[in-house]
Amino acid sequence: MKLSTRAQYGTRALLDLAIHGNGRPVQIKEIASRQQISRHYLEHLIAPLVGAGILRSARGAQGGIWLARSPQDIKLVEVVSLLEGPMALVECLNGQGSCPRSGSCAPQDIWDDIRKAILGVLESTTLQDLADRQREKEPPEAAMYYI
Amino acid sequence: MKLSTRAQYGTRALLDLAIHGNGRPVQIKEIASRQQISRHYLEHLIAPLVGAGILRSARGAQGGIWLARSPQDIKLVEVVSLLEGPMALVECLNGQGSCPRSGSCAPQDIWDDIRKAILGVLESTTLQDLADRQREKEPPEAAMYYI
DNA sequence: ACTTTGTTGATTATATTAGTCAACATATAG
DNA sequence: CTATATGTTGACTAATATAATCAACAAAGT
Repeated sequence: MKLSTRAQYGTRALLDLAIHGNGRPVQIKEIASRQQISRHYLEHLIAPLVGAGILRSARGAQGGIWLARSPQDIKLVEVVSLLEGPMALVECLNGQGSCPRSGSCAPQDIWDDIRKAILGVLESTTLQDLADRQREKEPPEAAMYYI
Repeated sequence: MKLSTRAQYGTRALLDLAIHGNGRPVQIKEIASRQQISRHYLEHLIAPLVGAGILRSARGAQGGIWLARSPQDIKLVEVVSLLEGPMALVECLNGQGSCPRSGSCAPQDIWDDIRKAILGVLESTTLQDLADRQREKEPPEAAMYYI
């Protein structure tokens, strides 16, 4: 049970913007290079994020992408659901009618409990949280001067 | 992010045994038929469950499989981990060294939080819990006589 | 012996995911 | 107004994982 690279890369790209963006357009190829992601592939992940109003973009020279909202207003649940699809562990939790035993299936309840647990974590984490954590782990070079 | 049919089918097979087993051997083909699972495929899921000491088996006429332990001593985490593999959402949470950014990667922390949340649900659910829930949903035919 | 059952390994089919390529649209710079 | 730099989109291919099947085998009962 793996998370797709779509959700992973998308999250990292947004985190990259939260840290290196400063509200100015950043080129996709710059993010791709910093995060070691294929540029072409990343482009395909950016598109839905722009469509969902998480990112904004501008073409042409000096163009790029930037966060459409403040990092504390971007919950991971939004990003991951968008790029990964609904977090249902089994198909019967999405559309009805996909399984004749739906409606009297105890395992289904458990898979749904797990779905809720996953969403709980993603609901309670914002891009700001992620950026804060990342800065803790990777202190700015400036700190080196104090050693 | 889907659960494999291995974990789904395995769980349903064990639940089937908890409900229809009564400690006597049940043929794999009988479970497969009741649960609408390919018999050959189910056989491959049974093998690791026997190996892990969750099921016991006997070959030959009147043979079959049965629960090696009481349903309240079988946690779902054991079953799902066995059939699905470790619940790490990203490879870097299993083996080290699979990613150069491990060690200073904030997203990794979130994926690990989710892993723990999933395990929490699976740790706290036993096969007995599942059987009880199932009986609630699907009352025994006997109840019909009281209508 | 013969039949019934589980065990095991090889193989195939299918679906999903990941990634690439190429044409296009739009903005800025000069 | 042309050239260049960027994002956008869709078609295509490659790689991988999952699901399922097939077939030979082993062991237990009758």
